[in-house]
Amino acid sequence: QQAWFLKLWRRGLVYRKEGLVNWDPVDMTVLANEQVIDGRGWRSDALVERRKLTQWFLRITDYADELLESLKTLDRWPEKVRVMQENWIGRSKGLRLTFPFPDDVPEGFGAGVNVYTTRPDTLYGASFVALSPDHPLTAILAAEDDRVAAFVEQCRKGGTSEAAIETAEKLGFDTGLEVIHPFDANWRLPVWIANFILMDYGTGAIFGCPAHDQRDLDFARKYRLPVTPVVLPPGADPNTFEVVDEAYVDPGVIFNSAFMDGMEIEAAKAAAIERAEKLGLGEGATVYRLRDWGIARQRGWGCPIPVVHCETCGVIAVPESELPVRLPEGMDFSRPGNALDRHPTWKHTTCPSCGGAATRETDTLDTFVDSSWYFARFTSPDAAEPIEGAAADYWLPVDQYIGGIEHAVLHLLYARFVTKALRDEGMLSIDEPFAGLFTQGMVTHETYRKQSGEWLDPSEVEIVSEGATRRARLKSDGQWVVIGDVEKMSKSKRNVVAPADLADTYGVDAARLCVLSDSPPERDVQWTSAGVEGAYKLVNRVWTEFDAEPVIEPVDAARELEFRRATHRAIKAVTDAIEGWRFNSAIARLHSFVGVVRRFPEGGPARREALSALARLIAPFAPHLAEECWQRLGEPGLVAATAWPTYDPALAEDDERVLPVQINGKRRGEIRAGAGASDAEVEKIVLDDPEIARRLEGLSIRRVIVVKDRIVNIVAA
RNA sequence: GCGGGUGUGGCGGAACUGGUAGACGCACGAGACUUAAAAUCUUGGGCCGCAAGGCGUGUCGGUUCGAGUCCGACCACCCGCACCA
Repeated sequence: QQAWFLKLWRRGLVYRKEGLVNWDPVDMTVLANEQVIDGRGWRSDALVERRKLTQWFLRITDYADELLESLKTLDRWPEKVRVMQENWIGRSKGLRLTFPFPDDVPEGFGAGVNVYTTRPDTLYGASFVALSPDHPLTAILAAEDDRVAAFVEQCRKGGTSEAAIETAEKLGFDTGLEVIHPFDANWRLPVWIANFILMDYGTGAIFGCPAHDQRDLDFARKYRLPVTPVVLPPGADPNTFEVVDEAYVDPGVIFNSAFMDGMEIEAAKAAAIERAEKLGLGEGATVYRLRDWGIARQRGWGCPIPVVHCETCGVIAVPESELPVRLPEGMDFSRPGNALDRHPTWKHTTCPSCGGAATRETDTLDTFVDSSWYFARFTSPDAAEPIEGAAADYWLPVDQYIGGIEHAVLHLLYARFVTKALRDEGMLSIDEPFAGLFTQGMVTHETYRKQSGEWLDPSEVEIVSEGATRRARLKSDGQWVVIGDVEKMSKSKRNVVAPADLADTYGVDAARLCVLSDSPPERDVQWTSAGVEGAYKLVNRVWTEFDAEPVIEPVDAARELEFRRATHRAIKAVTDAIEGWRFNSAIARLHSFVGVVRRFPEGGPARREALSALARLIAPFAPHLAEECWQRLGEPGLVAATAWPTYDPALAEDDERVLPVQINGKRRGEIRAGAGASDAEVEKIVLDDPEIARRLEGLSIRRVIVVKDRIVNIVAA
């Protein structure tokens, strides 16, 4: 990992930058944007702080376009995950534009305010320019003016925790500065600082067009700024159209806009971009929501970042011959913070460049770096180089990947990026790591805690039902406990039920069947062992059939054929269900098939065929049982090493069909017809049927619809 | 607010491209075996109704010979993103 990390560094995909980072005060480490959920650390749940630190980043934004575009090739990924990544990358197209300062603005402010907009067509509706509280210009102003500093302080206060409440209130501060409208040298606009402008997005500054943006409108109304509509809704009168409480954001024709008048929105955008570029004040730009990936962590157990810091040479890579940089023994994890940094000797070393005293980097790599390429390493785990090309080419991409939805924009995005970066480094020859993705559901359970707040294990709790109300108390002393929400099982909330308990009582095969049989694997399930009795019965019934001495009876050809048909239907149904990831349906079919086998106890080739198929069909769900059954049949070797059973399509289809007969869409009876019987044949059988005839008494038949092998509907009045 | 998803018996859930709604399992009722119980086996349950029959897949409407499935509007819940310019 260190070897390819250094290769990417030389490629310019790794860089260090001082900036605001997400600091988790409980885990005492930096977090990536993707690891901050609702303003809290994804592991610790602590409120994340913004800190200014020098950090290591991977330039994932270099690949933003490709990461977005090649999502389209992932046709075996869930739509949901593709949409989540698309939104996370968040590409938008627009214009980066300078609003120049007039000549009287003091030195140090630069040429003007750079803004980003996706609506250059509304430039003539501009009524102010606004800066983020974190904008460099804001910082200059704050240094000179206490009132600005106080305002910035006020904006920062609410912070992420109160985000929901704060969103409603727009706060602004008029700096007194003015800028010139890029398209009209005589038009001056005030420059405000506003709390709703994010430094992280675009340029950290906007122009406000209140008539066509709701936030800008809220802001303009509060601070009494002009509202000039420039997009006319279809059918509206340009002389009377007004925007009052609701910004107009739908299609229309541009007006009040000089050279753009009369244009549709898209044409006006293009015209505005062209004009801005001609004036040298702006350029068309694509902006992403995606930020570079902060990869350094202050955790002593991580993979060390293989560089040293030298006072004379700066940041120097550890030579490849000295890799890997290993962690030391004897780190002190008893205190929070970076145990690696605290280690008495590890970090002291010499500079590979000048030989002088130097210190090792004590930040380590985020574990998501490890999981971003392990699938490639696994193709050649003993190779001296990070990835052996031939092995990777043979195995990759991963045909079928399985994971939880929680990795939709974490692991799955990082792994895609690293794959592309390693490909460009010549270490891989694939564009995407995972050809197929299946997101399995979460297993959830109620949570329980004592009045004191301490989490309790479900096994410590006893549920008491009194009519409709459920209460819970401690088994040990009867103390009442609080029943909490149903949540994903987690160690921290202790709402975990160990499958081992189930396996101890019913055996691993029954436990497996129970887990798989209830609901489809992509769905979240609220854990209950209620179904385990059914699974246990299935295991016992199957074994009973294999263990029984065959009843030898004269062969009844018709019965034997019926049995064989049932066997082949079962093989088809179970196979189809497994291939469609419907394991619960597959197990349902196995239940039915065992019922069939029980009804045909007489020994003979048909029974042997059925038992042989049954052992193999149940093997993925109950492998131990299947091997016992296989041995009992006297078959050589293991089921696990035996081919999956195949079915004869002719036997899997019935030769006679039961067709429901509807009259005016309501089911009124059924008839039997040979498979593939023609419409005329079926119609004749239906009309000859006495029950149907009785139902049709007094009605005249308008139409008879026969759907081959399925249904008959008679339209009559 | 935007984006995505899900709504079917007492419960988990079936139903292929529109074609018998409720497979299979759990729980429940009845019966057999048993001195008895457990286990096992058989059997019955969508709802209303004595029956004939009627009503039923979140709600309302539409398309169709026929809708759980398709279309429109809405409701509820879940997930993701969220002042993204």
